[in-house]
Amino acid sequence: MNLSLAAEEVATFYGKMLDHEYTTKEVFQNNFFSDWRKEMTAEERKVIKHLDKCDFTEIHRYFVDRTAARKALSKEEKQKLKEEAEKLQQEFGYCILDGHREKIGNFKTEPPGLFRGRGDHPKMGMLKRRVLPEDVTINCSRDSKVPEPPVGHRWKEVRCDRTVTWLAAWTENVQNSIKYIMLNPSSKLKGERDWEKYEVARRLKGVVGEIRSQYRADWKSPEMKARQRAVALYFIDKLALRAGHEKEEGETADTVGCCSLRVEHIRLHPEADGRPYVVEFDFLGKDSIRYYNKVPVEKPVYENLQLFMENKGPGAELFDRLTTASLNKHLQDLMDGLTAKVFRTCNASLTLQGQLRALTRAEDGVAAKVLSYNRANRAVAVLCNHQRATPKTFEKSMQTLRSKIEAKVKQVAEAKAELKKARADHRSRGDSRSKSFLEKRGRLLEKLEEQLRRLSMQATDKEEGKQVALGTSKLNYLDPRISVAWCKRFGVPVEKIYNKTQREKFAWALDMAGEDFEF
DNA sequence: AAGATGACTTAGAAACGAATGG
DNA sequence: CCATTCGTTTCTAAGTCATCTT
Repeated sequence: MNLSLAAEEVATFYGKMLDHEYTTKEVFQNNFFSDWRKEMTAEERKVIKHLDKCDFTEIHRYFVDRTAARKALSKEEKQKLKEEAEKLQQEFGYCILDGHREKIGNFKTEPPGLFRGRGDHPKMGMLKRRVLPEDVTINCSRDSKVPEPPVGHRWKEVRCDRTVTWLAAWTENVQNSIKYIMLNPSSKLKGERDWEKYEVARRLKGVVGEIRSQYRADWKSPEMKARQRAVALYFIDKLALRAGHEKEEGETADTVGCCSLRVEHIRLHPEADGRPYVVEFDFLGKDSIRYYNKVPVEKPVYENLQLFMENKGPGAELFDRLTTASLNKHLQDLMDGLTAKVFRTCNASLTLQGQLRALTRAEDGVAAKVLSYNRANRAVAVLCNHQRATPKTFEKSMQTLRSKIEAKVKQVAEAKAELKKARADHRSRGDSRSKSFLEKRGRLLEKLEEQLRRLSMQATDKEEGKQVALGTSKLNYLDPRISVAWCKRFGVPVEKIYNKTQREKFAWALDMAGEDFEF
C-alpha cells in the first residue's frame, strides 16, 4: 500500500527497528500504532486497523540494504563523507564563550523516531516528533551574531540569558521535557564545575565523621521523621544509594532510589550467612538497573526498619515521612553545598584512592599496575552498581582468548626446549655464531613469556568485568586528580588510564595534580 | 508546603572506526 | 587483505536538585 508522506515516515521508524526486541513488546506496539494512526490520512485510517496485519519487512530490508551499501562504499567515497561531517562539525560544532572557542557537546537536534524508554516504560514506542526551528529557543549574548534559522523558518525565540549555560533548547513532545544544546565536557565551563563538584566531595570527607555521629544519635530520636531521615542517610552514606525522588505514576518506568524505597524492596533477616541483622535489597534503580545487595547493618538500623515496616503493605513507602527535598535541606544545614549525591562522589573517590593504595605494588610492571587500576575502578563501579548487559559475543570471545592462552603456553614450552638446546649447542661449539643464536632464543622466550603474562591478565580482567561498566564511574565519580597522582607516583603514562577524550575532559586535573595529591 | 518547571549531571546502548589476526 | 574484535564516540534517556508557582 502506498502511504502518505507523514504515515510513511512513521512506518519507516518501526520498520527500521524490526529486529530489535522493542518491537516484540506489547506496550511498544500499542503506543506506536496509536501514534502512527494519528499521522495517517482518513483513508489510510480506514484501511490500516491492526498492526499485526501490517508487514514491514520490505521497509526493513530497504534499511538493511542501505547500511550494507554504505559499508561497501569505496575508500574515496568514505573519505568524502568524513570530510563533509568534519565541515559540519567545524561550522556548527563550536561556539565562542567569554572570548574562547569552545566545543559544543551535542550540536544537532535529536531526529524524529520512536521513543525508546528503558525498562518497563509506559511510553515506549510513542512518536518523537521532528524538531522545527519554530520549536527552538536560541540563547546567545546580546552583541553576538544570532545564528540564522533555515530559509523560510524562524526561531521560537532568541534570548540573552547569562545565568544559564545552554546555547539552544526545545521542548520534546513525549515527556514534555526540555532538551538542551550544551558545551562539551572539555570546555572550561564544564571543567570548572567538575572541579567544584570534587571540592565539595572533599569537604564532605572532612565532616563525614561528625555527620555519622549525628545520624547515629538520630536513630533514637523521638521524632519519626528524624529517625527515617537518619536511616536513609545511613544507606546513602554506606551503600552510595541515589536520593530517589518521587516519580509520577504511569509517566515513567517504576524505579526507586533511597527515599522512594517501598516495603517490597527490602527483606529483613535476623541472621543470614552467619551475620546478624541483615537487610536484603532488591529493587530497580536508575535506568531500571537492578540493585541487589545483602548487607549487615547496625542493630538500631535494623530495629528502626522493623518499626517503619509495621502495619504497611508491600507497596507502601518505607520512608513515608521523608522526601528528598527535606533530606537535602537537612544536609544543607550540616554542610554548605551538601546534597545526597555528594556522598556517592565522595565514597567513590575514596574507594578508588583506598583500593589503589591496597593493590598497587611499586615493583610491578606497567601492565600489572594498569590491571590494579582497573580493579580499583571496578570496585567503585560495583559500589555504585554500574552495570552493563554482558556483551553478546562474550562467551565466544572468552573462548578464543582461552585457546590463545593455551597456544601461547605451548609456544613458551617449545621456546624453553629450544633455548636449552641452543645452550648445549653453544657449550659444545663455543663459537660466536652459536652464541648469537643462543641470545636470539633467549630473547624469543622472554617475548613469549611477556605475551603470555599479558594474555592471562587480559583473561582475568575480562571475566571479572563482563557485567561491570567502568566508564560511568571513571567519567563522573572519580576525582581525576587521584588517577593523575597515581600515574605520576608509579610511573604509569597517563595515556594508559585516560584516552584522548578523557584527557581533554580532565585537562584541569592533568595540570594541577602532583604525585602527592590526596583526595 | 507541595507540586511543577528548568537546568544540569549521570547513565547504558548503539553506532562507529581503528586495530588485530587469520 | 578481509573479517572480526574491541575501544571510542555519539546519542539521548533518566536521574538530581534549585527555584518558581500555586
